[in-house]
Amino acid sequence: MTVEEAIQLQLRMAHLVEHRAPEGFEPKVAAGLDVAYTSDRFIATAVCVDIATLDIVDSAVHHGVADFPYVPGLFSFRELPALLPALAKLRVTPDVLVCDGQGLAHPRRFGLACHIGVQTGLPSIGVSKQALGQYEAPGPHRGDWKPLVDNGETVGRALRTQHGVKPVFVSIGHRIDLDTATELTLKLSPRYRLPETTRAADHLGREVLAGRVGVQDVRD
DNA sequence: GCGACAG
DNA sequence: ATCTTGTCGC
Repeated sequence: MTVEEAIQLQLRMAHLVEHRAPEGFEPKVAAGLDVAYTSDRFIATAVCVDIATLDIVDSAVHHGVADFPYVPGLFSFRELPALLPALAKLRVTPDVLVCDGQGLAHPRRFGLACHIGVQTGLPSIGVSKQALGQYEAPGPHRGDWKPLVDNGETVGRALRTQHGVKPVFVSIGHRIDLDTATELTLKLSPRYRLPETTRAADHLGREVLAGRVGVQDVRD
């Protein structure tokens, strides 16, 4: 797929994003997703976490050869082909996906979290370390936030997950609203800046790369 | 035209 | 994302 084709696909698929959670949405299990890279290979990880206890209840990995390069604005086309097979290997079906990147907070309103949400039909959110858009500094306390704005539109929030640390940037992916996404992010981040889901997925990827965890241990 | 640009 | 040394804090 060319860059132009990918952009056209984003513009068409952005209309499919649902900004509301399913009726009676009460997520119990959240899946953290991440992809780690070496020079030519990737390792995608999906880790299911019990939202109430933060216990890891399932995990899966998928590895292969990276083909689509990282192009700003087209991040999902690089990560999605790696992430979907990892997601498919999970035995537990998560209630919500937590992506390491943007959702609606994207130039064409279709970041990774939107893409993977629409593709799978699962509710999803994006929690990123770097903002795409403008924002004012939120208050210094955990839970403080300010709107993340792009082109005069509120596309997410700069959210303080820990007292005095740099905020994270939350946006909806699919089938969820911004308040619920914010609340979930805070539940998943009781101790560190980033959600436990993202931390667990990131950690698993590094362990596999380091050879300390075999792919067979997580059903490669 | 110039710089910035999720991971 | 990955490549890397040192440094600060619990």
